[in-house]
Amino acid sequence: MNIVQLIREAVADSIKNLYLESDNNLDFQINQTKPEFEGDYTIVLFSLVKALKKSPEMIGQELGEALIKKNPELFDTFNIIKGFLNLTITDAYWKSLLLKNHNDICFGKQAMNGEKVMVEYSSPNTNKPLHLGHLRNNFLGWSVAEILKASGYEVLKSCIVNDRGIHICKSMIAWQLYADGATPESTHKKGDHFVGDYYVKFNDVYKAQIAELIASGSTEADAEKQAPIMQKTQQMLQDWEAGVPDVMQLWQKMNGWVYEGFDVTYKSIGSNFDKTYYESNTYLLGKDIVQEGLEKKVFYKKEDGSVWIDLTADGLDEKLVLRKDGTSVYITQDIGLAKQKYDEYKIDQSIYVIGDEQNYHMKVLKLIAQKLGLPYADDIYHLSYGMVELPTGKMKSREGTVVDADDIVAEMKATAQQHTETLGKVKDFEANELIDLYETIGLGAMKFYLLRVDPKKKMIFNPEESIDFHGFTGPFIQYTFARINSILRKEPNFKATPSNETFLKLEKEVIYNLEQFGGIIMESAKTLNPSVLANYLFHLSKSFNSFYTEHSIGNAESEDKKNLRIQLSMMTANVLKNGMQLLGINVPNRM
RNA sequence: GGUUCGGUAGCUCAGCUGGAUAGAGCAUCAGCCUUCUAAGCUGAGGGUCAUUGGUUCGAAUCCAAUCCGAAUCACCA
Repeated sequence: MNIVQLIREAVADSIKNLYLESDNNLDFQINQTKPEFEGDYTIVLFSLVKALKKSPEMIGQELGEALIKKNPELFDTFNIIKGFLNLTITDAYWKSLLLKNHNDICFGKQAMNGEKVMVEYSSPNTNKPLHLGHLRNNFLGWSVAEILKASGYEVLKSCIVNDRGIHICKSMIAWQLYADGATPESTHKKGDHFVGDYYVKFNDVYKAQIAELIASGSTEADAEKQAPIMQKTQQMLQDWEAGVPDVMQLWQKMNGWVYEGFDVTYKSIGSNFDKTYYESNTYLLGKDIVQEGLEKKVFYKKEDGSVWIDLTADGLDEKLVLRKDGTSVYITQDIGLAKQKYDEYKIDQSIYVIGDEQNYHMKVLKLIAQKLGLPYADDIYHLSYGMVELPTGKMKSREGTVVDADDIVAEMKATAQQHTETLGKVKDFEANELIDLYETIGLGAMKFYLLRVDPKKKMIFNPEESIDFHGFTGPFIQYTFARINSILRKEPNFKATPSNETFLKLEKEVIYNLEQFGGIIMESAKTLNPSVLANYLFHLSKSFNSFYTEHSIGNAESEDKKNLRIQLSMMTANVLKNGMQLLGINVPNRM
């Protein structure tokens, strides 16, 4: 149990003993005491004033005395300022917390709770390489999965690959028309980039053909339909669905190239999945559910044979769920896949990490599932995140303003190398150690940068100002860890003993922050928000760094002081390392 | 037009289940390396929390209206 919970129970208990006979709990707030006042935690008394019909000062006095009398091991002193009861926690409490947990690598993690969650993220298209937006998605998905694990869930990471459809045929057609047999090998290109180039090529040609048609008198809408390259693409999609061997072969070949490229990218960012779904296998799913919906009269059929659901009563529109030719649409497939996930893994919750542009779609998905009375309907959760934008606006693949994932990762590593070399602290590193280090720092900076802001907000990425390595950044936290490590290396035989020292202000701040780790994990898990954790780790690092500069650890004033400070250092190192791990970020032993 | 989300320091963001004088980082300025790693530490300046009204002991936080921005409202996925 964390300290806020302890305080809450103690206060509730004392209120009951002092003022109430019945069991009705009064609501009160516990805050961290502001630095300008004396104390650790603060009970806000105003909410009690009305119910107890006493002045805040009197409640504070009585409550404070009762708390100390009843819980002398927890509360040391108290003071009352206006309506605030500031409580100081005993050094004994902090010291025993520290002694017990300083070397516990599981500190802050929860026991398994028996629930199973699937987190779906990444969801790439196989017609172009991953970009910065995918990175935010990947890092978020990964981190949320890890955070959920740490708070007691069994987690499955899954990925749905959009490997079929008109957009895939576009790059296939362009390759067929313009590649002249070129391959990733023959051009020395990474497969996903190679295929992506033909997707761009398609759009260039398509645009030119539209312009030509418009110039010769077509309307824009007609031109878009009649452009020869688009017609070929439509034909190819039909051939694909019919299973024409040539087309299937080409499709497999080009997708193979893309997967090779993706593998490299995923490996380089440290991402993987427990289960990968392919849309080419799932796009027919959901049709039986449509039938079921018709029988339950949740759906209805129009004269032309298309099937719809009316969501106007819920403030949405009428949505198509099956085309008149009997083929399924996006939403139908998604309902089918949701069912498959549930049937296959018996999951208690299904989290979809998808951009906020799909808020409407996901709302419809959940609503349809609910109306159909599907058992997992309420457990569908859309973790919606904002787009990554450039200072100039949205990234557009057609305008070449996309920040490529491989490029940015490479750039971050290079920047890490450059910074490190400038500082000149790694002269004794082996070559392969250096490569690891640059990767750890570069990726750490990148991941932290994308995870430190609230996922649901859109964020602006300025490629001109490269990602920082100072201040509120991944490397700052990594550096703090490396410094601690450098101290601990000198104390290989350290064995903690109970301390008789009292905490100095900066020492107290560190243990105070450390205590919160478990609560922070729980909050990040509850809100599916890694930025809570990122902010916490930064805050903890700052507090440790202040302590570190002010007080010597290795040459402490006494052996007992040293014992206490090494415990503080060890526990900080553990929390930083485990916390960063939950963000998908490694920490180096030296940097 | 409907729906949803957002607007806090020059910039990027915390804080939003109402609580004490609104916080970080970057940038700017001034200090700190002969002692555990200066990717660090200490300090200064910088705010009409979009606007207006309401709720209350108390509002950046809740409510309403307005202004600005974004997403979405496809027989695309």
